[in-house]
Amino acid sequence: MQKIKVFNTLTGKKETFVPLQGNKVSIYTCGPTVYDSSHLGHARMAIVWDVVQRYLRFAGYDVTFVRNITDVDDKIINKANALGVRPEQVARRYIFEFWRDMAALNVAPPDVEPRATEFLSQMIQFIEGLIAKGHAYAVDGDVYFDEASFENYGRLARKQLDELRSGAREQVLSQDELAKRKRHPADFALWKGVAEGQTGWQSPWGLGRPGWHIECSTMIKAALGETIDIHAGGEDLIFPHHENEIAQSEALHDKPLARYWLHNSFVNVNKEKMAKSLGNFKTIAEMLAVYSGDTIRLMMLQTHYRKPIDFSADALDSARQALTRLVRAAAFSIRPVSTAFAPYEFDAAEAAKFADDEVLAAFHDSFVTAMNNDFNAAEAVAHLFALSDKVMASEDVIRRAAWSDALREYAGLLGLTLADTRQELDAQTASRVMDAVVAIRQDARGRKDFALSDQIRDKLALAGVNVNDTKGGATWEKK
RNA sequence: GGCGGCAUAGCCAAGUGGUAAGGCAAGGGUCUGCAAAACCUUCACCCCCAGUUCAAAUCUGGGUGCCGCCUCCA
Repeated sequence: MQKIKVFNTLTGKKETFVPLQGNKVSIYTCGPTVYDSSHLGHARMAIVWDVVQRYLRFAGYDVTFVRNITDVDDKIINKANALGVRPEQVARRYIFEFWRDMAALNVAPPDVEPRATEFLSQMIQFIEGLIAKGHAYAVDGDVYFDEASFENYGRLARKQLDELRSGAREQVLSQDELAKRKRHPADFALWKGVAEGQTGWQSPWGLGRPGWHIECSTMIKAALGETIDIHAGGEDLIFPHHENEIAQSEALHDKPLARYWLHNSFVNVNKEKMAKSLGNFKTIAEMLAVYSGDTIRLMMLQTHYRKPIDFSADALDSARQALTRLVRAAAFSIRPVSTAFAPYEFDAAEAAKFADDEVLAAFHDSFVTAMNNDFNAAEAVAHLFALSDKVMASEDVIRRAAWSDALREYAGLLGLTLADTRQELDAQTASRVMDAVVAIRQDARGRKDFALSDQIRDKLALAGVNVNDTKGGATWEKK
Protein backbone atom coordinates (compact mmCIF):
# COMPACT_ATOMS: atom_id res chain seq x y z
CA MET A 1 0.00 0.00 0.00
CA GLN A 2 1.33 3.42 -0.92
CA LYS A 3 2.12 5.92 1.81
CA ILE A 4 0.17 8.91 0.65
CA LYS A 5 0.46 12.35 2.21
CA VAL A 6 -2.47 14.71 2.01
CA PHE A 7 -2.88 18.32 3.09
CA ASN A 8 -5.67 18.37 5.65
CA THR A 9 -7.44 21.72 5.98
CA LEU A 10 -8.59 20.69 9.43
CA THR A 11 -5.04 20.60 10.80
CA GLY A 12 -3.36 22.83 8.24
CA LYS A 13 -0.71 20.17 7.71
CA LYS A 14 0.30 17.39 5.40
CA GLU A 15 -0.57 14.10 7.03
CA THR A 16 -0.11 10.46 6.11
CA PHE A 17 -3.40 9.18 4.78
CA VAL A 18 -4.79 6.29 6.80
CA PRO A 19 -8.34 5.15 6.08
CA LEU A 20 -10.72 4.40 8.91
CA GLN A 21 -11.30 0.78 7.92
CA GLY A 22 -8.59 -1.27 6.26
CA ASN A 23 -8.26 -0.36 2.62
CA LYS A 24 -11.77 1.02 2.22
CA VAL A 25 -11.91 4.72 1.41
CA SER A 26 -15.04 6.84 1.40
CA ILE A 27 -14.92 10.19 -0.40
CA TYR A 28 -17.59 12.82 -0.66
CA THR A 29 -17.42 15.95 -2.75
CA CYS A 30 -19.99 18.67 -3.11
CA GLY A 31 -21.31 18.50 -6.65
CA PRO A 32 -23.04 21.13 -8.74
CA THR A 33 -26.10 23.16 -7.99
CA VAL A 34 -27.94 22.65 -11.24
CA TYR A 35 -29.29 26.10 -12.06
CA ASP A 36 -26.86 27.10 -14.83
CA SER A 37 -24.03 25.89 -17.05
CA SER A 38 -20.78 24.83 -15.39
CA HIS A 39 -17.67 26.92 -15.93
CA LEU A 40 -13.94 26.19 -15.84
CA GLY A 41 -13.87 26.56 -12.08
CA HIS A 42 -16.26 23.66 -11.77
CA ALA A 43 -14.17 21.78 -14.32
CA ARG A 44 -11.10 22.18 -12.16
CA MET A 45 -12.87 20.88 -9.10
CA ALA A 46 -14.20 17.88 -10.99
CA ILE A 47 -10.81 17.09 -12.56
CA VAL A 48 -8.86 17.46 -9.33
CA TRP A 49 -11.04 15.06 -7.35
CA ASP A 50 -11.33 12.74 -10.31
CA VAL A 51 -7.55 12.38 -10.28
CA VAL A 52 -7.50 11.84 -6.51
CA GLN A 53 -10.17 9.21 -6.80
CA ARG A 54 -8.30 7.47 -9.64
CA TYR A 55 -5.01 7.57 -7.81
CA LEU A 56 -6.43 6.07 -4.63
CA ARG A 57 -7.85 3.18 -6.65
CA PHE A 58 -4.49 2.78 -8.37
CA ALA A 59 -2.83 2.73 -4.96
CA GLY A 60 -4.96 -0.28 -4.08
CA TYR A 61 -7.76 1.27 -2.08
CA ASP A 62 -11.35 0.16 -2.37
CA VAL A 63 -12.86 3.58 -3.06
CA THR A 64 -16.46 4.66 -2.79
CA PHE A 65 -16.70 8.06 -4.40
CA VAL A 66 -19.86 10.07 -3.82
CA ARG A 67 -20.66 13.36 -5.52
CA ASN A 68 -24.07 14.87 -4.95
CA ILE A 69 -26.32 16.99 -7.10
CA THR A 70 -28.04 19.93 -5.45
CA ASP A 71 -31.41 20.11 -7.13
CA VAL A 72 -33.22 22.07 -4.41
CA ASP A 73 -32.14 25.65 -4.22
CA ASP A 74 -33.47 29.18 -4.38
CA LYS A 75 -31.49 29.86 -7.56
CA ILE A 76 -33.12 26.93 -9.32
CA ILE A 77 -36.54 28.07 -8.21
CA ASN A 78 -35.87 31.66 -9.25
CA LYS A 79 -34.71 30.55 -12.64
CA ALA A 80 -37.75 28.31 -13.07
CA ASN A 81 -40.04 31.18 -12.14
CA ALA A 82 -38.29 33.49 -14.59
CA LEU A 83 -38.67 30.94 -17.38
CA GLY A 84 -42.18 29.91 -16.41
CA VAL A 85 -41.24 26.25 -16.04
CA ARG A 86 -41.07 23.82 -13.15
CA PRO A 87 -37.88 23.71 -11.04
CA GLU A 88 -37.42 20.03 -11.95
CA GLN A 89 -37.19 21.03 -15.60
CA VAL A 90 -34.40 23.50 -14.87
CA ALA A 91 -32.59 20.93 -12.77
CA ARG A 92 -32.95 18.19 -15.36
CA ARG A 93 -31.61 20.35 -18.14
CA TYR A 94 -28.46 21.31 -16.25
CA ILE A 95 -27.88 17.82 -14.89
CA PHE A 96 -27.69 16.54 -18.44
CA GLU A 97 -25.42 19.42 -19.39
CA PHE A 98 -23.17 18.71 -16.44
CA TRP A 99 -22.94 15.03 -17.34
CA ARG A 100 -22.11 15.90 -20.92
CA ASP A 101 -19.34 18.26 -19.77
CA MET A 102 -17.95 15.66 -17.39
CA ALA A 103 -17.88 13.01 -20.10
CA ALA A 104 -16.05 15.36 -22.46
CA LEU A 105 -13.46 16.03 -19.76
CA ASN A 106 -13.15 12.29 -19.12
CA VAL A 107 -14.22 12.75 -15.51
CA ALA A 108 -15.31 9.32 -14.34
CA PRO A 109 -18.84 9.19 -12.92
CA PRO A 110 -19.06 8.85 -9.14
CA ASP A 111 -20.04 5.53 -7.59
CA VAL A 112 -23.06 7.21 -6.03
CA GLU A 113 -24.63 10.46 -7.20
CA PRO A 114 -27.41 11.33 -4.76
CA ARG A 115 -29.81 14.19 -5.41
CA ALA A 116 -31.14 16.37 -2.64
CA THR A 117 -34.75 15.85 -3.68
CA GLU A 118 -34.40 12.13 -2.99
CA PHE A 119 -33.51 12.73 0.66
CA LEU A 120 -36.16 15.08 2.01
CA SER A 121 -37.48 12.67 4.62
CA GLN A 122 -33.96 11.86 5.83
CA MET A 123 -33.18 15.59 6.08
CA ILE A 124 -36.29 16.13 8.17
CA GLN A 125 -35.29 13.25 10.45
CA PHE A 126 -31.82 14.73 10.74
CA ILE A 127 -33.23 18.10 11.78
CA GLU A 128 -35.61 16.48 14.26
CA GLY A 129 -32.62 14.72 15.78
CA LEU A 130 -30.79 18.02 16.20
CA ILE A 131 -33.83 19.64 17.85
CA ALA A 132 -34.17 16.69 20.20
CA LYS A 133 -30.53 17.05 21.25
CA GLY A 134 -30.93 20.78 21.83
CA HIS A 135 -28.76 21.87 18.90
CA ALA A 136 -31.56 23.42 16.86
CA TYR A 137 -34.74 25.38 17.43
CA ALA A 138 -37.87 26.02 15.41
CA VAL A 139 -39.31 29.51 14.97
CA ASP A 140 -42.39 30.29 12.90
CA GLY A 141 -41.84 27.51 10.39
CA ASP A 142 -38.07 27.94 10.21
CA VAL A 143 -35.50 25.81 11.98
CA TYR A 144 -32.07 27.17 12.91
CA PHE A 145 -28.91 25.53 14.12
CA ASP A 146 -27.90 26.83 17.54
CA GLU A 147 -24.21 27.56 17.12
CA ALA A 148 -23.67 28.40 20.74
CA SER A 149 -24.57 24.77 21.54
CA PHE A 150 -21.68 23.40 19.48
CA GLU A 151 -18.36 24.23 21.07
CA ASN A 152 -16.14 23.28 18.14
CA TYR A 153 -17.80 25.71 15.77
CA GLY A 154 -15.25 27.47 13.56
CA ARG A 155 -12.51 24.87 13.90
CA LEU A 156 -12.20 24.07 10.18
CA ALA A 157 -12.19 27.70 9.04
CA ARG A 158 -10.26 28.86 12.11
CA LYS A 159 -12.89 31.37 13.02
CA GLN A 160 -14.20 32.32 16.42
CA LEU A 161 -17.92 32.67 16.88
CA ASP A 162 -17.51 36.10 18.44
CA GLU A 163 -15.39 37.22 15.49
CA LEU A 164 -18.21 36.33 13.18
CA ARG A 165 -20.67 38.35 15.14
CA SER A 166 -19.75 41.78 13.81
CA GLY A 167 -19.95 40.72 10.21
CA ALA A 168 -23.11 38.79 10.69
CA ARG A 169 -24.83 41.62 12.49
CA GLU A 170 -24.55 43.89 9.49
CA GLN A 171 -26.29 41.26 7.45
CA VAL A 172 -28.97 40.87 10.01
CA LEU A 173 -29.62 44.57 10.40
CA SER A 174 -30.88 44.67 6.86
CA GLN A 175 -33.07 41.70 7.58
CA ASP A 176 -35.01 42.65 10.66
CA GLU A 177 -37.26 39.66 10.44
CA LEU A 178 -34.34 37.25 10.63
CA ALA A 179 -32.80 39.15 13.49
CA LYS A 180 -35.90 38.63 15.58
CA ARG A 181 -36.02 34.93 14.89
CA LYS A 182 -32.41 33.90 15.39
CA ARG A 183 -30.87 33.46 18.82
CA HIS A 184 -27.46 34.27 17.43
CA PRO A 185 -26.89 36.29 14.26
CA ALA A 186 -24.62 33.62 12.85
CA ASP A 187 -27.09 30.76 13.38
CA PHE A 188 -27.88 29.22 10.02
CA ALA A 189 -31.10 27.79 8.61
CA LEU A 190 -31.68 24.05 8.59
CA TRP A 191 -35.20 24.48 7.29
CA LYS A 192 -36.83 27.50 5.71
CA GLY A 193 -40.57 27.85 5.83
CA VAL A 194 -42.34 28.97 2.65
CA ALA A 195 -45.83 30.25 1.95
CA GLU A 196 -48.54 28.00 0.54
CA GLY A 197 -48.28 27.68 -3.21
CA GLN A 198 -44.50 28.03 -3.29
CA THR A 199 -42.10 25.16 -3.96
CA GLY A 200 -41.78 23.22 -0.74
CA TRP A 201 -42.23 20.00 1.17
CA GLN A 202 -44.45 19.17 4.13
CA SER A 203 -42.58 18.96 7.42
CA PRO A 204 -43.30 19.00 11.16
CA TRP A 205 -42.75 22.77 10.91
CA GLY A 206 -45.05 23.29 7.97
CA LEU A 207 -44.37 23.70 4.27
CA GLY A 208 -40.73 24.54 3.63
CA ARG A 209 -37.40 23.84 2.02
CA PRO A 210 -34.15 22.46 3.41
CA GLY A 211 -31.23 24.79 4.10
CA TRP A 212 -28.18 24.50 1.90
CA HIS A 213 -25.92 22.63 4.31
CA ILE A 214 -28.27 19.98 5.63
CA GLU A 215 -28.46 18.08 2.36
CA CYS A 216 -24.77 17.24 2.36
CA SER A 217 -24.77 16.09 5.97
CA THR A 218 -27.80 13.93 5.26
CA MET A 219 -26.55 12.42 2.03
CA ILE A 220 -23.13 11.66 3.49
CA LYS A 221 -24.83 9.79 6.29
CA ALA A 222 -27.10 7.91 3.92
CA ALA A 223 -24.47 7.00 1.35
CA LEU A 224 -21.31 6.58 3.41
CA GLY A 225 -22.07 6.68 7.13
CA GLU A 226 -21.45 8.99 10.06
CA THR A 227 -17.67 9.33 9.63
CA ILE A 228 -16.05 9.33 6.21
CA ASP A 229 -12.42 9.34 5.18
CA ILE A 230 -12.21 12.30 2.81
CA HIS A 231 -14.46 15.28 2.29
CA ALA A 232 -13.34 17.42 -0.61
CA GLY A 233 -14.42 20.56 -2.39
CA GLY A 234 -13.51 24.05 -3.50
CA GLU A 235 -11.81 26.24 -0.91
CA ASP A 236 -14.64 28.73 -0.98
CA LEU A 237 -16.80 26.06 0.62
CA ILE A 238 -14.69 25.88 3.76
CA PHE A 239 -16.79 28.59 5.29
CA PRO A 240 -19.60 28.48 5.89
CA HIS A 241 -20.66 25.34 4.01
CA HIS A 242 -18.24 22.75 5.33
CA GLU A 243 -18.07 24.35 8.74
CA ASN A 244 -21.82 24.05 8.99
CA GLU A 245 -21.82 20.47 7.76
CA ILE A 246 -19.42 19.63 10.55
CA ALA A 247 -21.57 21.43 13.10
CA GLN A 248 -24.73 19.58 12.06
CA SER A 249 -23.25 16.12 11.70
CA GLU A 250 -21.00 16.19 14.72
CA ALA A 251 -23.66 17.71 16.95
CA LEU A 252 -25.98 14.86 16.01
CA HIS A 253 -23.51 11.97 15.96
CA ASP A 254 -20.87 13.03 18.47
CA LYS A 255 -18.14 11.81 16.14
CA PRO A 256 -16.01 13.36 13.40
CA LEU A 257 -17.74 13.89 10.07
CA ALA A 258 -14.58 13.46 8.01
CA ARG A 259 -11.02 12.51 8.86
CA TYR A 260 -9.43 14.49 6.04
CA TRP A 261 -10.72 17.74 4.55
CA LEU A 262 -9.19 18.50 1.16
CA HIS A 263 -9.77 21.72 -0.75
CA ASN A 264 -8.85 22.82 -4.24
CA SER A 265 -7.94 26.35 -5.23
CA PHE A 266 -9.65 28.41 -7.92
CA VAL A 267 -9.42 29.27 -11.54
CA ASN A 268 -8.75 32.99 -11.74
CA VAL A 269 -9.14 35.50 -14.52
CA ASN A 270 -6.70 38.37 -14.30
CA LYS A 271 -5.89 37.21 -10.78
CA GLU A 272 -9.51 37.41 -9.76
CA LYS A 273 -11.61 34.39 -8.95
CA MET A 274 -13.69 33.12 -11.85
CA ALA A 275 -17.26 33.31 -10.62
CA LYS A 276 -20.79 33.58 -11.82
CA SER A 277 -21.32 36.72 -9.79
CA LEU A 278 -18.30 38.47 -11.32
CA GLY A 279 -19.38 37.56 -14.84
CA ASN A 280 -15.81 36.64 -15.80
CA PHE A 281 -16.44 32.96 -16.42
CA LYS A 282 -15.98 30.68 -19.42
CA THR A 283 -18.33 27.73 -19.54
CA ILE A 284 -16.92 24.26 -20.02
CA ALA A 285 -18.94 23.86 -23.21
CA GLU A 286 -17.51 27.10 -24.63
CA MET A 287 -13.97 25.94 -24.03
CA LEU A 288 -14.63 22.44 -25.33
CA ALA A 289 -15.63 24.00 -28.62
CA VAL A 290 -12.04 25.19 -29.01
CA TYR A 291 -9.90 22.84 -26.90
CA SER A 292 -10.09 19.11 -26.29
CA GLY A 293 -10.93 17.65 -22.91
CA ASP A 294 -7.34 16.41 -22.68
CA THR A 295 -5.99 19.90 -23.34
CA ILE A 296 -8.13 21.45 -20.62
CA ARG A 297 -7.22 18.67 -18.21
CA LEU A 298 -3.49 18.94 -18.91
CA MET A 299 -3.65 22.69 -18.38
CA MET A 300 -5.34 22.13 -15.02
CA LEU A 301 -2.96 19.41 -13.90
CA GLN A 302 0.20 21.37 -14.60
CA THR A 303 -0.54 23.43 -11.52
CA HIS A 304 -0.82 21.85 -8.07
CA TYR A 305 -4.43 21.62 -6.95
CA ARG A 306 -3.97 23.91 -3.96
CA LYS A 307 -2.57 26.77 -6.02
CA PRO A 308 -4.71 29.15 -8.06
CA ILE A 309 -4.57 28.93 -11.86
CA ASP A 310 -4.79 32.10 -13.85
CA PHE A 311 -6.93 31.29 -16.85
CA SER A 312 -5.71 32.47 -20.25
CA ALA A 313 -5.86 31.37 -23.84
CA ASP A 314 -2.05 31.28 -23.70
CA ALA A 315 -2.13 28.65 -21.00
CA LEU A 316 -4.51 26.51 -23.03
CA ASP A 317 -2.55 26.98 -26.26
CA SER A 318 0.60 26.01 -24.42
CA ALA A 319 -1.10 22.92 -23.00
CA ARG A 320 -2.40 21.96 -26.41
CA GLN A 321 1.09 22.14 -27.86
CA ALA A 322 2.49 20.10 -24.99
CA LEU A 323 -0.28 17.53 -25.28
CA THR A 324 0.60 16.93 -28.91
CA ARG A 325 4.01 15.68 -27.85
CA LEU A 326 2.47 13.19 -25.44
CA VAL A 327 0.00 12.06 -28.09
CA ARG A 328 2.78 11.45 -30.60
CA ALA A 329 4.63 9.31 -28.09
CA ALA A 330 1.47 7.47 -27.04
CA ALA A 331 0.75 6.66 -30.67
CA PHE A 332 3.46 3.98 -30.49
CA SER A 333 1.27 2.13 -28.02
CA ILE A 334 -0.68 -0.85 -29.23
CA ARG A 335 -3.14 -0.56 -26.36
CA PRO A 336 -6.62 0.68 -27.17
CA VAL A 337 -7.62 4.16 -26.11
CA SER A 338 -10.38 4.14 -23.53
CA THR A 339 -12.65 7.13 -23.51
CA ALA A 340 -15.62 5.29 -22.05
CA PHE A 341 -17.58 7.31 -19.52
CA ALA A 342 -17.20 4.67 -16.85
CA PRO A 343 -15.72 4.30 -13.37
CA TYR A 344 -11.95 4.30 -13.59
CA GLU A 345 -10.01 1.07 -13.12
CA PHE A 346 -6.27 0.78 -13.22
CA ASP A 347 -5.04 -2.30 -15.05
CA ALA A 348 -2.79 -3.67 -12.33
CA ALA A 349 -2.04 -6.90 -14.16
CA GLU A 350 -0.89 -4.98 -17.19
CA ALA A 351 1.13 -2.58 -15.06
CA ALA A 352 2.89 -5.45 -13.32
CA LYS A 353 4.67 -6.18 -16.59
CA PHE A 354 6.24 -2.73 -16.48
CA ALA A 355 8.25 -3.66 -13.40
CA ASP A 356 10.55 -5.89 -15.49
CA ASP A 357 11.82 -2.89 -17.44
CA GLU A 358 14.29 -0.73 -15.53
CA VAL A 359 13.30 2.43 -17.35
CA LEU A 360 9.67 1.84 -16.48
CA ALA A 361 10.45 0.79 -12.94
CA ALA A 362 12.29 4.07 -12.41
CA PHE A 363 9.50 5.98 -14.10
CA HIS A 364 6.92 4.29 -11.91
CA ASP A 365 8.85 5.16 -8.76
CA SER A 366 9.19 8.82 -9.61
CA PHE A 367 5.58 9.09 -10.75
CA VAL A 368 4.27 7.46 -7.59
CA THR A 369 6.57 9.50 -5.37
CA ALA A 370 5.16 12.66 -6.91
CA MET A 371 1.55 11.59 -6.53
CA ASN A 372 2.06 10.33 -3.00
CA ASN A 373 3.11 13.83 -2.03
CA ASP A 374 -0.33 15.39 -1.77
CA PHE A 375 -1.27 14.38 -5.33
CA ASN A 376 1.43 16.42 -7.03
CA ALA A 377 0.11 15.88 -10.54
CA ALA A 378 2.25 18.72 -11.92
CA GLU A 379 5.36 16.77 -11.07
CA ALA A 380 3.81 13.52 -12.26
CA VAL A 381 3.08 15.18 -15.61
CA ALA A 382 6.74 16.18 -15.86
CA HIS A 383 7.62 12.49 -15.58
CA LEU A 384 5.20 11.72 -18.41
CA PHE A 385 7.16 14.11 -20.59
CA ALA A 386 10.42 12.46 -19.60
CA LEU A 387 9.00 9.06 -20.54
CA SER A 388 7.66 10.36 -23.82
CA ASP A 389 11.15 11.68 -24.64
CA LYS A 390 12.48 8.16 -24.11
CA VAL A 391 9.79 6.73 -26.36
CA MET A 392 10.58 9.17 -29.13
CA ALA A 393 14.34 8.67 -28.89
CA SER A 394 14.19 4.89 -28.76
CA GLU A 395 15.03 2.77 -31.79
CA ASP A 396 14.17 -0.48 -30.08
CA VAL A 397 10.67 -1.11 -31.42
CA ILE A 398 9.71 -3.58 -28.71
CA ARG A 399 10.74 -1.45 -25.79
CA ARG A 400 9.36 1.67 -27.40
CA ALA A 401 5.94 0.06 -27.63
CA ALA A 402 6.15 -1.05 -24.00
CA TRP A 403 7.13 2.44 -22.85
CA SER A 404 4.39 3.93 -24.92
CA ASP A 405 1.91 1.51 -23.35
CA ALA A 406 3.04 2.65 -19.93
CA LEU A 407 2.76 6.28 -20.96
CA ARG A 408 -0.83 5.71 -21.93
CA GLU A 409 -1.63 3.76 -18.78
CA TYR A 410 -0.17 6.33 -16.38
CA ALA A 411 -1.62 9.23 -18.32
CA GLY A 412 -4.96 7.46 -17.94
CA LEU A 413 -4.37 7.48 -14.23
CA LEU A 414 -4.44 11.25 -14.48
CA GLY A 415 -7.51 11.03 -16.70
CA LEU A 416 -5.65 11.94 -19.89
CA THR A 417 -6.79 9.76 -22.78
CA LEU A 418 -3.96 10.77 -25.14
CA ALA A 419 -6.41 9.89 -27.88
CA ASP A 420 -4.79 10.50 -31.24
CA THR A 421 -7.08 12.90 -33.06
CA ARG A 422 -4.38 14.36 -35.26
CA GLN A 423 -5.99 13.01 -38.40
CA GLU A 424 -9.59 13.58 -37.46
CA LEU A 425 -10.87 16.51 -39.48
CA ASP A 426 -13.73 18.59 -38.25
CA ALA A 427 -16.14 19.96 -40.83
CA GLN A 428 -14.55 23.37 -40.87
CA THR A 429 -11.06 22.02 -41.51
CA ALA A 430 -12.32 19.57 -44.13
CA SER A 431 -13.99 22.46 -45.89
CA ARG A 432 -10.77 24.47 -45.95
CA VAL A 433 -8.84 21.48 -47.27
CA MET A 434 -11.35 21.09 -50.11
CA ASP A 435 -11.12 24.75 -50.92
CA ALA A 436 -7.36 24.38 -51.19
CA VAL A 437 -7.61 21.34 -53.48
CA VAL A 438 -10.19 23.01 -55.68
CA ALA A 439 -8.01 26.13 -55.94
CA ILE A 440 -5.01 24.06 -57.03
CA ARG A 441 -7.22 22.39 -59.67
CA GLN A 442 -8.41 25.76 -60.91
CA ASP A 443 -4.78 26.85 -61.33
CA ALA A 444 -4.13 23.72 -63.40
CA ARG A 445 -7.13 24.46 -65.58
CA GLY A 446 -5.93 28.02 -65.97
CA ARG A 447 -2.67 26.65 -67.37
CA LYS A 448 -4.71 24.29 -69.53
CA ASP A 449 -3.10 21.38 -67.64
CA PHE A 450 -6.21 19.26 -68.07
CA ALA A 451 -4.35 16.04 -67.33
CA LEU A 452 -3.75 17.25 -63.77
CA SER A 453 -7.16 18.83 -63.30
CA ASP A 454 -8.88 15.67 -64.49
CA GLN A 455 -6.68 13.55 -62.25
CA ILE A 456 -7.66 15.68 -59.26
CA ARG A 457 -11.32 15.35 -60.12
CA ASP A 458 -11.07 11.57 -60.57
CA LYS A 459 -9.20 11.06 -57.32
CA LEU A 460 -11.66 13.20 -55.45
CA ALA A 461 -14.49 11.18 -56.97
CA LEU A 462 -12.82 8.02 -55.68
CA ALA A 463 -12.57 9.69 -52.28
CA GLY A 464 -16.29 10.36 -52.37
CA VAL A 465 -16.38 13.98 -53.45
CA ASN A 466 -17.75 15.29 -56.75
CA VAL A 467 -16.35 18.45 -58.25
CA ASN A 468 -18.69 20.37 -60.52
CA ASP A 469 -17.40 23.06 -62.85
CA THR A 470 -19.96 25.80 -63.20
CA LYS A 471 -19.98 29.23 -64.74
CA GLY A 472 -19.37 30.76 -61.34
CA GLY A 473 -16.40 28.47 -60.63
CA ALA A 474 -15.93 24.99 -59.25
CA THR A 475 -18.05 23.70 -56.42
CA TRP A 476 -17.82 20.43 -54.56
CA GLU A 477 -20.19 18.16 -52.70
CA LYS A 478 -20.14 14.82 -50.99
CA LYS A 479 -21.57 12.01 -53.13
C1' G B 1 -10.77 44.83 10.72
C1' G B 2 -10.24 39.13 11.67
C1' C B 3 -8.45 34.50 9.49
C1' G B 4 -5.76 31.93 5.54
C1' G B 5 -2.54 31.81 1.30
C1' C B 6 0.89 33.30 -2.62
C1' A B 7 5.62 35.93 -4.72
C1' U B 8 10.88 30.88 -8.77
C1' A B 9 13.58 32.34 -16.32
C1' G B 10 10.00 36.09 -21.77
C1' C B 11 5.11 33.31 -20.13
C1' C B 12 3.13 29.08 -17.07
C1' A B 13 5.07 26.11 -13.20
C1' A B 14 7.37 21.85 -9.57
C1' G B 15 10.46 21.99 -5.67
C1' U B 16 10.07 22.83 2.73
C1' G B 17 17.67 22.71 4.48
C1' G B 18 22.70 20.56 0.52
C1' U B 19 23.86 24.62 -4.17
C1' A B 20 17.09 25.10 -9.29
C1' A B 21 11.77 19.36 -12.46
C1' G B 22 8.62 20.07 -16.47
C1' G B 23 5.64 22.76 -20.31
C1' C B 24 5.19 26.96 -23.86
C1' A B 25 8.11 30.51 -26.48
C1' A B 26 13.12 31.69 -28.32
C1' G B 27 18.42 30.71 -30.29
C1' G B 28 22.19 27.16 -32.40
C1' G B 29 23.00 22.27 -34.70
C1' U B 30 21.77 17.19 -37.16
C1' C B 31 18.36 15.48 -40.81
C1' U B 32 15.87 17.53 -45.22
C1' G B 33 14.55 19.81 -52.36
C1' C B 34 11.69 23.30 -48.89
C1' A B 35 8.93 22.96 -44.47
C1' A B 36 7.14 20.13 -40.39
C1' A B 37 8.21 16.31 -37.00
C1' A B 38 12.14 13.96 -34.55
C1' C B 39 16.98 14.05 -32.28
C1' C B 40 21.32 16.98 -29.97
C1' U B 41 22.01 21.68 -27.64
C1' U B 42 21.66 26.96 -25.21
C1' C B 43 18.65 29.93 -21.74
C1' A B 44 17.35 31.52 -13.55
C1' C B 45 22.23 33.13 -8.12
C1' C B 46 14.38 31.71 -6.73
C1' C B 47 10.36 39.98 -4.54
C1' C B 48 13.47 43.14 -0.78
C1' C B 49 16.11 43.53 4.11
C1' A B 50 17.98 41.19 8.48
C1' G B 51 18.79 36.59 11.09
C1' U B 52 19.49 31.00 12.24
C1' U B 53 22.87 27.22 10.01
C1' C B 54 28.90 24.27 7.81
C1' A B 55 24.84 24.85 4.18
C1' A B 56 18.29 28.33 2.63
C1' A B 57 14.28 29.21 -3.05
C1' U B 58 13.32 26.12 1.16
C1' C B 59 13.55 27.88 8.52
C1' U B 60 12.71 32.78 11.70
C1' G B 61 11.58 38.15 11.97
C1' G B 62 10.44 42.62 9.29
C1' G B 63 8.98 45.01 4.63
C1' U B 64 6.60 45.39 -0.23
C1' G B 65 3.04 43.50 -3.74
C1' C B 66 -1.05 40.25 -4.99
C1' C B 67 -5.14 36.84 -3.88
C1' G B 68 -8.99 34.10 -1.13
C1' C B 69 -12.60 33.53 2.99
C1' C B 70 -15.57 36.23 6.74
C1' U B 71 -22.43 36.99 2.06
C1' C B 72 -24.38 32.89 -2.77
C1' C B 73 -19.99 30.69 -4.78
C1' A B 74 -16.04 24.91 -7.14
